[in-house]
Amino acid sequence: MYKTVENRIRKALRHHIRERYKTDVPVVTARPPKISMGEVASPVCFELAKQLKKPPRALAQEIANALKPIEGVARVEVAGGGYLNAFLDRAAFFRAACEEAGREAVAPPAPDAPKVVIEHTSVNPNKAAHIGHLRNAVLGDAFVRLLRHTGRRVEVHNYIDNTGVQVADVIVGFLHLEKKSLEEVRALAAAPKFDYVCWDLYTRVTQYLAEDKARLELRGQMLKEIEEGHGASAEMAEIVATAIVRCHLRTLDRLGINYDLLSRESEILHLKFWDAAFEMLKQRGVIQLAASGKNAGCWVMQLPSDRETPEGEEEPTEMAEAKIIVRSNGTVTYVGKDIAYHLWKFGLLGRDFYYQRFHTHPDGHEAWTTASEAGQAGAPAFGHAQEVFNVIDSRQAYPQQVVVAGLRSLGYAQEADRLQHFSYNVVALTPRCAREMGYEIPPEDAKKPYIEVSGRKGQGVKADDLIDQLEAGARKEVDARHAAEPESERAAMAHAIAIGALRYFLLRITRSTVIAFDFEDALSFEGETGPYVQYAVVRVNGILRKGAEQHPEFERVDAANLLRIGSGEIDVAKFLGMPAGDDLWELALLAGSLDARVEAAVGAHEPAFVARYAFDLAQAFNVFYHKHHILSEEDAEKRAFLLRLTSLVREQLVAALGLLGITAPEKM
RNA sequence: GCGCCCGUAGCUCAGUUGGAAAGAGCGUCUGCCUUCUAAGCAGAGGGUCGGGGGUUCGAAUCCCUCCGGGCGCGCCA
Repeated sequence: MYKTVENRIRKALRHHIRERYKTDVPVVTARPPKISMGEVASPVCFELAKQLKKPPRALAQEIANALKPIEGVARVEVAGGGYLNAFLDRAAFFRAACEEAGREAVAPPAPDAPKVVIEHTSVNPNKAAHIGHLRNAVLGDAFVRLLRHTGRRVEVHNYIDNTGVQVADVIVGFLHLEKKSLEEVRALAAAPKFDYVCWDLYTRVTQYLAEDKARLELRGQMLKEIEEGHGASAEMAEIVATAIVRCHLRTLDRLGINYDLLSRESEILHLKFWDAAFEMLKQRGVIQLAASGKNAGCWVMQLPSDRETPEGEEEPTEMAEAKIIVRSNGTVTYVGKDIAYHLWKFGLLGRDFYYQRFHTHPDGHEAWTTASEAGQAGAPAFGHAQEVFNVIDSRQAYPQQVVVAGLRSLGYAQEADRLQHFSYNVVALTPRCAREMGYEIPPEDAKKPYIEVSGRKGQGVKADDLIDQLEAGARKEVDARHAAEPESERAAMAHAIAIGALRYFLLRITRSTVIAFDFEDALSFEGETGPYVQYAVVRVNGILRKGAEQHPEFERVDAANLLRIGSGEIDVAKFLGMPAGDDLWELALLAGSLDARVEAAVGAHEPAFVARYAFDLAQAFNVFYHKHHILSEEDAEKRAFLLRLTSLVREQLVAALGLLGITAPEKM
């Protein structure tokens, strides 16, 4: 609701200034520092003063006097050196906010609406998922929810690099270190915790290959066999990678993260996506065969130089950076494959995968996978994106840029603009945490704020271990409070709390910040955490549950209901009026501001904004909760009003948490 | 060397396109459970927003410079 009023005020000011002063200035608005100064402020007169060479305060006064009434705004005042402060019609805002919260969020998108494809998770299928992968998945999933909330049609892809070096290494391990047969590996892969087995094996293989450079031949040979896709090694790789993907999905299902399509690199290879892309790149002159120099024999893509050429100077004689796309031995690099893949995502490649059903998520949603042949009927029309987001850590910014540049050079400028790297920073460990995990830290690293871990060395916090710990911790708290509840109820509560804590822990940090992981913070259920927000919802639930036994009006109290008590309407203005109603009004205002925060979050691609909002609202509610006792309120009309406000807060908290993929239990 | 990111309270982090006196959580100290769940609330203490210049009516935010950290720049992915 806040967004609506704010926009009205901006628009009114822009129009007024254009009419009255014949000029266009950007009208910015912000919240004044105190509620007694209004709800929407604009410093626009400072900017206007500069242009018109008049004192800002006088201009502000002039505008405040002449401005036509704005819907939802009670009055506009001048403050400070020339601020325009708008005071909202509190009762109208509250009514509108209640109505808005009660409505269905957004109409579902038409089946042929422009589609956004988001790729996230994309864990190498050769070992267990760790905390860094969870940051990726949770960020991607929250962004998916945000976009769907705004009415966009979204398709979620999880890229599976099942033919890469990392898988090859594990197969080398099974064959040369473990001396396992295909059947033995098949049996292992069917057992639980296979991803943990591979985690350890991968570490040993890394060590093994490092000990003797000659052994790298094994990896190269293995990679070739896997890419070609036939023979016993390739079959083993297929078994291992697929089993690990199932492990990953089981882990991510614990978090409630769904996918529409698992796109596998093996199909990109076997269905010759690269050949098609190669032709396009050659024909349109995007890549050239280097005849001489250090890249002789390679197909390279010339990148536009980042550096600006100083004025008046010639282009530097040295060529701008060239990126190798096809190696001199004829094999294609990862970036080359990625260009082909992204042509497919946008429906520009002229080829398609076959598809098979692969996994049913706990909520019944079907995830499909790509196949080289024998597609199953009923597959949705995947791909053909209008816009693409790749959730990939910030270290891969450069190759992402190359893909974008490739699309642009091919003449797909629009698609290049709409291919966005949803970048985020890594999850590292605090030195203390690294020590707890038993990793050796070089003395020079000991005083660093965080330490990056190496998956190759088997370092890192495994996702399932962390979730297990969170569930155990939550379970302890639940048992202490709800001994009477049945086992299944307590397990469900503990699970919701654990996931709430984990998702919130990863989402409250903005994308560009390195997360310094620490068990103490990650396992906390107090303070700025998911459970804190969930707890606020639970408190409202408690009020409504208990209240229903005493007061009839508690029965149907969702915010969609009209603000009625008995036969009359609640006099909302009476309770929200300033200054006596200021504290209630601040809570109502915040509760009605979800739309503005969501808009900012979507615009900035920053789910952390919503996380922050959820906490702010929960905190404001807790203050209110301690100040106002609802059930014992004697004035029936006030009681009804407080109830409605409480209900609005719950709806908004639940909505905000929902966007983060967090559910609040009924009790906790 | 070139490029990107970061430096805000003891610690972990917010601070949306420059806007009114710098915020939160954790930790420390002090209070608050016969009333809707104390996973909570109230209060205290804690900051030259890395340093220095500049632009501006106004800078944590923009520009320059220096210091200190991280990452990327491969015929790896």
